[in-house]
Amino acid sequence: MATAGNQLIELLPRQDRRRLLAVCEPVELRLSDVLNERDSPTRHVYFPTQGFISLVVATEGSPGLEVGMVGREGMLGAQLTLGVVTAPLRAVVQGPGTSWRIAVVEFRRELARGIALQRALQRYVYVLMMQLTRSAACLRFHQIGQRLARWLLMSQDRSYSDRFLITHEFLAYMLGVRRVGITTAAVALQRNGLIEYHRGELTVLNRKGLEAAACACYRADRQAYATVVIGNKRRAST
Amino acid sequence: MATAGNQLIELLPRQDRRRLLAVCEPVELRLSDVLNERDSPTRHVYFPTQGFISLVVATEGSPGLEVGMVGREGMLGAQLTLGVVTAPLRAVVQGPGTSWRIAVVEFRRELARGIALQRALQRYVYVLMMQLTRSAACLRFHQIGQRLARWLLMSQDRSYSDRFLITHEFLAYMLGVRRVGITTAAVALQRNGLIEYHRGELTVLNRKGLEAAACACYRADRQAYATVVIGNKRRAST
DNA sequence: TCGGGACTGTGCGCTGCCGTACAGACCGAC
DNA sequence: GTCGGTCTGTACGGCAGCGCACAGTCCCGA
Repeated sequence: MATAGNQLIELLPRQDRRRLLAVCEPVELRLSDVLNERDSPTRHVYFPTQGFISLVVATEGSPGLEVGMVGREGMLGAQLTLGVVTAPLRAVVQGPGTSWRIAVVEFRRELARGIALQRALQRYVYVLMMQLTRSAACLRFHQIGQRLARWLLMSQDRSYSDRFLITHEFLAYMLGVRRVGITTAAVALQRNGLIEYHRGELTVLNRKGLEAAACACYRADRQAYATVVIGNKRRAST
Repeated sequence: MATAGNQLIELLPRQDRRRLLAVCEPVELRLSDVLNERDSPTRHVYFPTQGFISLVVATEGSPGLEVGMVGREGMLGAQLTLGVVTAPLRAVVQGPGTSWRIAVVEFRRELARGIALQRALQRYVYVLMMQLTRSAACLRFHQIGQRLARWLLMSQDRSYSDRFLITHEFLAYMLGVRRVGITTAAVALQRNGLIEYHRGELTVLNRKGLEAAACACYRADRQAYATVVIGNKRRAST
């Protein structure tokens, strides 16, 4: 299959794909880069190929809270599909890597031209919505340990690596809890041999185990993507 | 302005509006009707004119949780705009009233024909997404009393009535908390003279006061709708 | 008129998480 | 080496909300 490196792009028919790639430029995603500030107009859309991006709610008066993740399976800037230029969320690079990038003007032109692109992205938007609703329920009903496990799995899927550079402090920000809450949960995961970490470097040791420790939201998200975006009714394969 | 009774429809140019209304049939929304089960294909879309509909996450193993509300300002079935027929959420009539209804086949035809309809609905989908993210944060950081006040205000906006037929039990289900949690919060609101209730009948006495008691999410939601859907940059007027 | 069901109010012990504080461990810079 | 900053672990009191249980109240229907 195509070597675009981004799954959404790879889903396109050859013609459309080639046209889109023609306006793509490769960029490096560096850890902690802010690709989009909340409520400010989007300048570029991104189709990550290796790293991944966190979508964070930034309400004043409250700590942050991650409600979505964009990696190789998705895109940043999907709201353009809905005719909206302003981004509702803060987008921060969470896993360093590489990405395609397209200026908004060109992207809109492509969007207007290619019905296949529209279709694919609209379905992706729908999956994003499902993720958001799931996040809400997860946030309410599941506890830190499960959510942490889920987060690690999601990150691993998107970064193709067992190793992350991440501190407890930051994880706490993502999950909307205290740093200490993360420490406690992480200690438990480590004791069970699922992960290992040391001063900002975390390694996944036992994926199966982590999957068992995570809430069902993890599988549900994958399932949703597989059925809606890929169109695979059977099961959620990578 | 038009007498369609639904704000989204009224936003359409006369031509499109008339065409859409031609395929609409009026229906009665009865309390507790389930208009859509989760993961089952949509048969009709609804444009409420008076009642309102709750969008509820129904994960097995967890109690319910409302993540969105659809009233005169919106529509049920917006996912069709994204080319998806399956609904992700359970839709329950929460405020009895009236609504326009369109069969899916006809709606899709209209959607394909009218660019104005597409535009309007896509913007509405975007607002829904914002609501979802806000719900997530609200759920995490705000407490029951604030959330209850917000819920009441949102309902009032959509039902055009100070009076609801609603039990604590049901409110608990909507907000994802215990019935007792609602009772406690409701007692507090009542003591402050903001509301009054009695055996399944709740009356809003002091709207301003409720607004002060609610979290900022309430205003933020209205603001978002006003700017994105209506296109009013200034303020969130009804 | 009486009984039963629905609705609301209160109490109690528990738990998950919070806020805060502090200490140890590690690492890199000088 | 040593010093300062960063990261992690632990501790402690507090609180919001939970699960459960029960009582009182109101309404409606037999």
